[in-house]
Amino acid sequence: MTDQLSADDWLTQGLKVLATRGFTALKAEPLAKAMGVSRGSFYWHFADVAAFHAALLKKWREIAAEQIITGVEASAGDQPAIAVLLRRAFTVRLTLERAVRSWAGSDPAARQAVQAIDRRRLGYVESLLSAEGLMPAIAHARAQVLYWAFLGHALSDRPLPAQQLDTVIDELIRIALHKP
Amino acid sequence: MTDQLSADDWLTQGLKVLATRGFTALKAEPLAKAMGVSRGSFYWHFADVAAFHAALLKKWREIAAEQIITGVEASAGDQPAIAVLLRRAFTVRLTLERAVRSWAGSDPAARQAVQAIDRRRLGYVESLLSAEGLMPAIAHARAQVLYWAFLGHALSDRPLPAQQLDTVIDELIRIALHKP
DNA sequence: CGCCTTCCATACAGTTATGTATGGAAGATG
DNA sequence: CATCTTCCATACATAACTGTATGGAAGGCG
Repeated sequence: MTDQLSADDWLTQGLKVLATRGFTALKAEPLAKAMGVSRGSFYWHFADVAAFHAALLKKWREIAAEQIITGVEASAGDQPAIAVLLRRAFTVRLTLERAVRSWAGSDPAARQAVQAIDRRRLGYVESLLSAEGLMPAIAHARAQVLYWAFLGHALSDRPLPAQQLDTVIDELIRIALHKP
Repeated sequence: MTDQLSADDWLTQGLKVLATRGFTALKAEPLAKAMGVSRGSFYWHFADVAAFHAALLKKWREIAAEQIITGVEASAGDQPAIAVLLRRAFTVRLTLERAVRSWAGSDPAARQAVQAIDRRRLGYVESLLSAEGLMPAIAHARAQVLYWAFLGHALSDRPLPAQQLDTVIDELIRIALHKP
């Protein structure tokens, strides 16, 4: 009974493989070998690899969307929410983020999922900036800059030394809250 | 004679395919079909697919490195060089940039090429900021922010409306040249 | 002209993946 | 206990791609 696999077990393994070996490793046979079962299990839980990919992207969307608010709304202390969000976003591990965006370069479904997440996150950042009293046009442009910077950081292969990263984050917060 | 193909012809086609269909399309058979020849030609010019990939990345590195200075040093007018660079970088087509960075997600050689280009560009941006009289630490952090923003823009699937893009670029230039 | 180098086509063997069909084990259900 | 559903293994047919080996066309050069 406990050695039986569920569809979600396959998806969990899928996310792990996606983060470590990239989307090119999301194939039925290697996954089955890694799970210690045959492809018969895979094709029982999923119609084909495309269906597996779709389910995987759906699961990622839920995770990525949830991560937006987690820990930001909660820790609303003396600091502005945007500062909390920036510190969080730039210090978290982003290997899965990288993998999905790389996937989006050759797969339309992945691209669509990424676009949906982008819209959601960008809107949230903009709302935080507006809450700081910035004019709508400024908030819009600055949210775009901040989110682009986040994406650049997420996709940058070269991890920055912790001390330099702190300096950059401080600069980002200054940029976010700057008022003329 | 003129219908004979050179190794560089294969690489040019390779870059085109890379930009349009992604790195997953960089295989001998489909490329040969697109070129109207057989794989015999491919395997005469290149030892194997890995060698072709390496040559392709080398060619991209030359292009990407060259694009850094082109048109910036030349058009040194009344505007600061960093402003010229930013306007240029954010209005140019970046489909090839996207494809290579997606490739870097699953290929070590591509990752290495990307890292080399990143170091080169980042150093150049930092030098331009230093030339504007910014303190070294500030120039360093701000160059990182600007380059991350560029990467985010380059990898963003959703192209921004021209007017909004202009606003964002102006905001970026303000950020770049801001002095406390 | 005869030869030789360059470039490509064709054929073959091997690998890795997909999807389907069939059957079997093992617990749930009546 | 018999059966039924769930889950997986195995076998088969197919497809796409790799790399190599061999031979052939076409122009340069002696």
